[in-house]
Amino acid sequence: MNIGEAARTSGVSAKMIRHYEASGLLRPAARRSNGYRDYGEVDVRELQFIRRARNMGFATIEIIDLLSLWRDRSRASRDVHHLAARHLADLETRIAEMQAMARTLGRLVTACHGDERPECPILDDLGRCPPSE
Amino acid sequence: MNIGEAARTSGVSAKMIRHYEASGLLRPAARRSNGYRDYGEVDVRELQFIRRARNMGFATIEIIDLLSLWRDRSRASRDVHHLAARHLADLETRIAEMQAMARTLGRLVTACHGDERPECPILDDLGRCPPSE
DNA sequence: GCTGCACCTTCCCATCATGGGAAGGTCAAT
DNA sequence: ATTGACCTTCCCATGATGGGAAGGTGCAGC
Repeated sequence: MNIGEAARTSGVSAKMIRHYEASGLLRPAARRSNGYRDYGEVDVRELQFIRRARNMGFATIEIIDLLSLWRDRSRASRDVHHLAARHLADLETRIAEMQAMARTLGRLVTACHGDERPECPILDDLGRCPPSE
Repeated sequence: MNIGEAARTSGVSAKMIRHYEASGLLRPAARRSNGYRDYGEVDVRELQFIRRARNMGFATIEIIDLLSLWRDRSRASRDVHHLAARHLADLETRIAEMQAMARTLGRLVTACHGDERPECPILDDLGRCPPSE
């Protein structure tokens, strides 16, 4: 199957498939005599795996490890668990940071009347001299 | 004041100060006879403004607008409010997306026993054939 | 056979915020 | 004069994704 069909079937764009190959995430695809990449069922399943992992926010470098664990039938689930738990903690940290931003911003947005007058708590806050930082 | 001192005072790295200037976020700094950039109090206050806005997750392009509103004493707070509300909505969308990832991943991490056995619900989920997508 | 269209290839560029580092000029203190 | 800390510009890298150019291939219709 051509890269286009593999892309359609797996939900990963052809651009990204080539990119994953170049990044060492996927082994170099088989080539037909005309130089076209040739994919089979197994490849499509790997691509779907990658897509699902990306949907959960795993970075390429983590997916490399996840893929090799997936392929390894004698893996220890501990290794997968460790990888996933680390990523989860990471996600939660970033969520907390963004929530802190959103909380601050939400307070300011509520405080700003948002009419034609120039007074604006949002700008006041941004321009406020930091206390003693 | 040299760029290094402006960086220390404002909390924005010298690299980023130059970058903001090149991006049109800041007007070109004054130069001394030796070619060094020269900053004053006002510049440092703008840098702090930028830093605070970045801490709330505003993108450069939004900060350009925020800065011009900040400088404009006859602005309408409506414009600031609109900008901030849009960014807040954006933040909340991204938080929700990440929370969805974290929820899914959290369930899987809990389900994975994480020992030396190869069975692993995390990999099973990632490798699962999508139902009818 | 030729034309046209859809597909493939590689290569380069752009995003966005940030930093690393090189090559070279300046300044102040010893 | 040397040294070390600073400054300048320029190029490169990150990470995931896409745009687009230039050129080859394959198939369908005429």
